[in-house]
Amino acid sequence: MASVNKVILVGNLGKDPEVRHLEGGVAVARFPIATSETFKDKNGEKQERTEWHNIVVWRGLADVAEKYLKKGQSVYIEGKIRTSNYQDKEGIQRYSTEIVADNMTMLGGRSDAGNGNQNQYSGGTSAGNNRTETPAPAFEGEPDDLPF
Amino acid sequence: MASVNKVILVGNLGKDPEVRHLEGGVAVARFPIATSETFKDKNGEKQERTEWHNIVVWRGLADVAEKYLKKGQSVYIEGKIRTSNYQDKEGIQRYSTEIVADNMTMLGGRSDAGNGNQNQYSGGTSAGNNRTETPAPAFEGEPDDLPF
Amino acid sequence: MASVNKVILVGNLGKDPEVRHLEGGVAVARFPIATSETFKDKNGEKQERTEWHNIVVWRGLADVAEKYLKKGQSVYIEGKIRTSNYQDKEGIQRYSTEIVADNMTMLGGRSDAGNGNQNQYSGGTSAGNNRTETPAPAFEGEPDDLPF
Amino acid sequence: MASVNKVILVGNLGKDPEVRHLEGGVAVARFPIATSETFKDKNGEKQERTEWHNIVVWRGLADVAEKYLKKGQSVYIEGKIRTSNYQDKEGIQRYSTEIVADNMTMLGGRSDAGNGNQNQYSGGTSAGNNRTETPAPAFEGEPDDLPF
DNA sequence: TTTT
DNA sequence: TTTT
Repeated sequence: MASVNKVILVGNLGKDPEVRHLEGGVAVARFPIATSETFKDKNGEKQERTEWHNIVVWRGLADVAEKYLKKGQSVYIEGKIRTSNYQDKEGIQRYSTEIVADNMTMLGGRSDAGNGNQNQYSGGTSAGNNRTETPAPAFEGEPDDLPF
Repeated sequence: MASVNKVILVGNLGKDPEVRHLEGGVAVARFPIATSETFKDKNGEKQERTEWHNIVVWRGLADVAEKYLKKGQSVYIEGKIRTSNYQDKEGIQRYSTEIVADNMTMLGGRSDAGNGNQNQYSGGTSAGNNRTETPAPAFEGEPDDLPF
Repeated sequence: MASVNKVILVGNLGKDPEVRHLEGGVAVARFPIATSETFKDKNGEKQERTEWHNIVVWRGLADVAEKYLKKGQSVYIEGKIRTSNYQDKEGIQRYSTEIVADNMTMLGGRSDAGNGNQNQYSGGTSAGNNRTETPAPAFEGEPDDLPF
Repeated sequence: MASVNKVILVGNLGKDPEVRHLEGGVAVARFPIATSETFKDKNGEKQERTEWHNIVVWRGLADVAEKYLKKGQSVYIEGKIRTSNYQDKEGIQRYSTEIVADNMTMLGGRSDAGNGNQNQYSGGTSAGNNRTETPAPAFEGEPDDLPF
């Protein structure tokens, strides 16, 4: 089938990451980031539109998000689009679109509350090798078990 | 600002494009494309997950989509994520995420029903609109004059 | 740090891959791919420019390249830019720019001499295999069931 | 031909942009940006490798570069790879690889010497011309003639 | 809910 | 030649 599902975002966190630790110790972090664009409307007036993206990161990246990412900060995100459907409390079928990130780079923030870190993290594991881009350990877990 | 909202997809059309012409003659085409990935579940069995993306293209790209894209074909898409909310017929608040494409390249298809075209198109053109991405008309200027 | 070096290419192989096996058994494959663009020159005539990219893939991806990629085929490449300098035989300092790929998807080819494979492979290591990103088999599934 | 040539970089300017104005008033700016990656060598020691990219921007983007970009600043760049060949003063055939950018976003800098601007610019638009994509001289040459 |  |  030959397919590619790739998202690249640079935006600001709307909130601090929320982190959960699943059974087995696997960490998941979630946070929203905003991207904005400006355009001129038909009256020639400048308008801004903000788009909110729900980011999900797993494992090592979730740890990094928990430690280093804060509301307001700017971040580079690379990942893929994932839409899930679920029933809400009223039993209504709903769709939720998220970006599952596998690469993340802090770009600094508004005031940078005590954080000068600007480092890149890649999803995955590995020790004792000199790869930069990295592997990606086993995906276990029923999609339906996942918290989205 | 400093933000980036970029999506790159390679996938297959799930349906022929649906094209509408707005007042003023502006064309909009919509079509779904599928991307797939396979992974091993916890029993080590191969699983496949297909993701559906709703693509929207405007103006010239909509014309191209109408003329050349067919269900089953493979296409490269570059664009941005856009989530809209609206009320459905029951008055329930819903969200819809689309990819607004500004660049599109046909990659061939399943059987390629009569279509050998494999060309790239870039969004663009036209006046009186609020596009950010831009046109790409004639090239002028002598390459040999260029400073490199 | 905070840096990103990302290349995305879709193009055709100019030659079959050349594969080498280093001491230790690590495989490296190299092959050129062409991307083209057309533009109108100042006389309004259509011109084409082809760009050649030197692709390098390591380990598992090199094996895949060796087995499945052939001159003329179309391929999706994701990687990074890497420029090396070296002295040529005359002792002249030279620069060579390559794309070190960490993700690769076959998109089919000109005539596809005996090859129907269209699968995605991700860089990363090893055996026992712990991939997340993966291949992508046949497209089936009823678009009409989809929520759009 | 169905091809894509896309580069995405986030890096720091190694120098202030150099701007030239061609006959006809077209502006071109050039500047190098650095991307870095760290990895562990075989002794487990942290190593850093820096890659230098020569960025070229035209017209409106060149004006933006001239006004706002300074040595040390961080910038997001989107563009394409372009390799040119030329003879140096000794008549030696040489190759030069550049990134022709069509999208640029300032991400701030080390100390941000008087610059709080963080805005995104897209190639194109405006009066006189509206090209985004840039020049592309003739391609000639057999793949087999190429230096790889 | 961010940022400019 | 940048940055951490």
